[in-house]
Amino acid sequence: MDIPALSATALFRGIRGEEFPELLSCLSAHERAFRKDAAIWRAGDTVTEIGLVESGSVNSVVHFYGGGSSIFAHTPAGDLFAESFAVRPGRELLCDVIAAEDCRVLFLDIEKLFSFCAQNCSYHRQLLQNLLYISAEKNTALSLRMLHIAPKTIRERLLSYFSEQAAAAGSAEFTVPFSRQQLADYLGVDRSALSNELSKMRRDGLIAYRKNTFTLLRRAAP
Amino acid sequence: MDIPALSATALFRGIRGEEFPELLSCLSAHERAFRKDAAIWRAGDTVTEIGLVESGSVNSVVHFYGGGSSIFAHTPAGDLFAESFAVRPGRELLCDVIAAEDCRVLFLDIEKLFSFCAQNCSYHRQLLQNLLYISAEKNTALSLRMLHIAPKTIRERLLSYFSEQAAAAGSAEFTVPFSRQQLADYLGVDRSALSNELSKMRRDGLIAYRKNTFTLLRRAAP
DNA sequence: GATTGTATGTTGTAATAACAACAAAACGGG
DNA sequence: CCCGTTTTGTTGTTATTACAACATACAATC
Repeated sequence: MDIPALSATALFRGIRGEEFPELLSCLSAHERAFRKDAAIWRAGDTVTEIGLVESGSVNSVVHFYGGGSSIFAHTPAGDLFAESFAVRPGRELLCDVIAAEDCRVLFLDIEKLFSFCAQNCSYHRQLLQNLLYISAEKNTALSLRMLHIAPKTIRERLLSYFSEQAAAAGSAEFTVPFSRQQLADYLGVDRSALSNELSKMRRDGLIAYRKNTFTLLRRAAP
Repeated sequence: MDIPALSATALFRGIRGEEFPELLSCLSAHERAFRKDAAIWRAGDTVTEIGLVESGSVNSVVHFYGGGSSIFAHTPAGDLFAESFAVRPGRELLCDVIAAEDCRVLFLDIEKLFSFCAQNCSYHRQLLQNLLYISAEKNTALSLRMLHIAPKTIRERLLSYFSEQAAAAGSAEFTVPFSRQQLADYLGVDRSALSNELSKMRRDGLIAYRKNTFTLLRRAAP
């Protein structure tokens, strides 16, 4: 296992290099490799371990009632998955977890974190704190997305998203980290309808854009 | 402060009664009463405290880009609000927090929880663990809602929600904790369109219902 | 620079939901 | 029990989106 790489992750922030061997064994850490499209877990599984993506990346794929499916979340290297479920014993996973590409995953038994620690209080607490931080971050990200999806028209959703991005960038000009398809998925709309609406908004003088760089032209909506 | 009532909350689960005085002072706990519709916090505020609703209840109200607003979350007595923001210093609140009725709120400085503890390791850790648990729960609730909102037709959203409720109840018959208006808000659709669609689904033999008790009649969709 | 593949933009049509306005039912005091 | 109030259901119209099919731009590879 690559200790320096692990040190750089949000989960292990503040953990000293020499603490890793004991810590990893304490959490029953074990590593496994997956080929692209291999199932790491299935919806309905109950898990007590969290997954840390060491290399490659992982998709959480949700299956709809009707039979369709879509990518609910993408977990890049360094990030965690399934932590919300592992934290609460017995809770079933909502999504399949699938290797988006060839990848290596480190599994950590989260229940060990909850059991009483003899002398290792220091890093146990640090890990709990990091996990809480990560969970809170995912929470606000989800809330933010809900926020942008709340309006009913594509235009309003885009304006909601754009105004947040502009605020985050501290400028009316900003670059979004999505392709058109990804942006459409994020906002829960059809891709071609999104492209269409972007054109209309440009024609109406609301925005300007070139590729993924957008500029909000008017702040106040009537 | 009502120690027995506090003991019953998810945040203080596992904390012994005699630990409260020290713990509360350690977290700079202070109580405040609010009249209905009073603002507890405003969107954009940066907070380092979490709020625990002791009596009454609290709404998180989000304002849209266009000027509209809606109730993003309702926090009943015993539950927390703003914990995702307090955990991450400097992060701005997304919502106004408004007293839904006359209420009493206990504020706790969460940063104190993160600073090093001399001898009180036991309940510090317990609180961290409880917070993590609560955060994970909110996370899955948000994910679940996203899931139900992902389909594009009202019928599919309802079926997604209903099948989850049926699974949770372990029966095709279940009672939903929402009024029609609340259900419409939860699923992000118009209330009258929702009522209409429910009627159609009944006519089509998909469901039966009386008031808030529904029965799923057919499992497999073609 | 030609060629293949992918991402994005455009257009028209059909399906669907929002909206508004109203009817009916359920509820809660007095 | 009656009355006012709130919730729920109904209907018709309008606006918006999804969808499909295609055109164009862009990127990568040879």
